[in-house]
Amino acid sequence: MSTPEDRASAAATLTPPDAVFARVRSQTAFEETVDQLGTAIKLGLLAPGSCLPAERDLCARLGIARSTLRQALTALTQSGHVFATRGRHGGTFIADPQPPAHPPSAEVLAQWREICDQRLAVELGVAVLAAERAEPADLDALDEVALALEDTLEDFPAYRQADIRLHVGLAEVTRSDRLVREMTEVQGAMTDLIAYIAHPPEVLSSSNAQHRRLLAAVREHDAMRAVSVVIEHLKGTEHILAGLLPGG
Amino acid sequence: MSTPEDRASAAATLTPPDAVFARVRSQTAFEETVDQLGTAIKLGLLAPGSCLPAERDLCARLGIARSTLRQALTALTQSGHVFATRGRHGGTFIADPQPPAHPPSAEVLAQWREICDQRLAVELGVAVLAAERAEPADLDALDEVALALEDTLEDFPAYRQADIRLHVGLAEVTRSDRLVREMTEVQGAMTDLIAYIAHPPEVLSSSNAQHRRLLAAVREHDAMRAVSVVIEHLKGTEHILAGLLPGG
DNA sequence: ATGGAAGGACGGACTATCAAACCTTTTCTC
DNA sequence: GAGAAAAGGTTTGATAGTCCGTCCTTCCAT
Repeated sequence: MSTPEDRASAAATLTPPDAVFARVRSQTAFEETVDQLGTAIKLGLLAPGSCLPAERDLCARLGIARSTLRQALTALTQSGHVFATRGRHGGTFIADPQPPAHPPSAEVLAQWREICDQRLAVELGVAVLAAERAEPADLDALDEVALALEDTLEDFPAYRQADIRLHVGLAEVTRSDRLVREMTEVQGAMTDLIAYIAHPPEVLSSSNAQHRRLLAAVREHDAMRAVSVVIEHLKGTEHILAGLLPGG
Repeated sequence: MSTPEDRASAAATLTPPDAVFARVRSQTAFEETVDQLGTAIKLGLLAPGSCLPAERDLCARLGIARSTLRQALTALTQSGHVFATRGRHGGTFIADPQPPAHPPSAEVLAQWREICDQRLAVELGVAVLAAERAEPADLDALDEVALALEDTLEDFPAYRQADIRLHVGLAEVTRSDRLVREMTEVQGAMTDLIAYIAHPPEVLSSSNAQHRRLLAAVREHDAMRAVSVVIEHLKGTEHILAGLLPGG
């Protein structure tokens, strides 16, 4: 049996986690802007054909100088995600159709497990808080999305887009901007990972059945049931990735 | 009953979340370094009296220039968190005792609910993944920490420090650097929030009973029980904050 | 035709950061 | 005791990202 002194020293001498000295990541404002807008576009949160706010407004909302914003927009224009028209009633528009996605980079692939881990955390938090806070009205719209998903089982890009709306929409009912932001980031990373994986309609169908069960559990404020559905839902994806990617 | 066309348009016309156009936060490398090291020190992850790596090594690990690192160390020196000695076997040491904490800033207080939300997500993810991946050896050390906590019920700063080690330690058993990092960040924010709140020994004792139940559930790979303990554990803190802070 | 609203382009100033060299202090070793 | 070694402390110049302001160009509505 250990003494109190032993216990105190055992608690004090643990070595500092590597995270303490991990690389300080300093993305430039330009890069962050490209990421933020690019992710929103790739996720379909900004609908193809729709129009961004005017540059002079947008740079104010993003808290950056107009020239910096323009750098980002130039990059997104060159990659084909947006295009700009001049003159009155001009603007910067989301390209329709969107350019084909690039295959996932080696860095992203190497991190696939950490991405899934983070996704699990976000989705669990969202599920519990949504179950606590959701108003019926919030969920009606999401039920519609889940219904719409049933019509897209044969068309993975369309399915994925509605799928994202559902997950991000559930994050929004928590009324927590941070969770919404984290959800969009993590969904962006997931999209890169799963874009090149075959998704037969049966898989999508059962996945969407889980969506319905999740929404039902949230509607009934049953946090624990929501948690178990989320775990089941994500484990499905993870098993597929584990079979295809290194380190699985 | 809605038609497939209705559903498709309903899914497509949801407005973009505010997060899409949210401020691009561009912290400087200097600020991020102060935050990262400062948080680790305040959390006790870097023990008072211990010594940081040499500047020339540390700046390489952090991925920044030495002059930038020195700016951060100068700031931490001025705030009294570290001090430096010159000459061979000199170095930068964690101050002992640490300077008194500042009262939480208005911004942090305004965000207390979002911080709690994010903490819930991280802790849930950690609990589930730890339950999945923990080896008995990982948990023995954490059990020791939980034991040590029993001796600190009368001394909140000491309790809090060991409490942090426990939560961060559990994050480490997931082997997910991202979750460890998020856990330290969120614990740093929580520390600011709760530093000025009275914590009677009975509260700490029951809180630590939850720690033991959590560790037991993790040891038995019982994710759902771990989840319910985590929810219970965090709701306790949240109710206290809700009673004391605006917007509760 | 004119004015307004949008994107497009330019130039100067500022600041954070980097890189490299060099100085000063202390202690260990021979 | 001399010198090497290891640490923090200092200086300097170059570079790049960012901001701000100004002006130009296009195109539509009135």
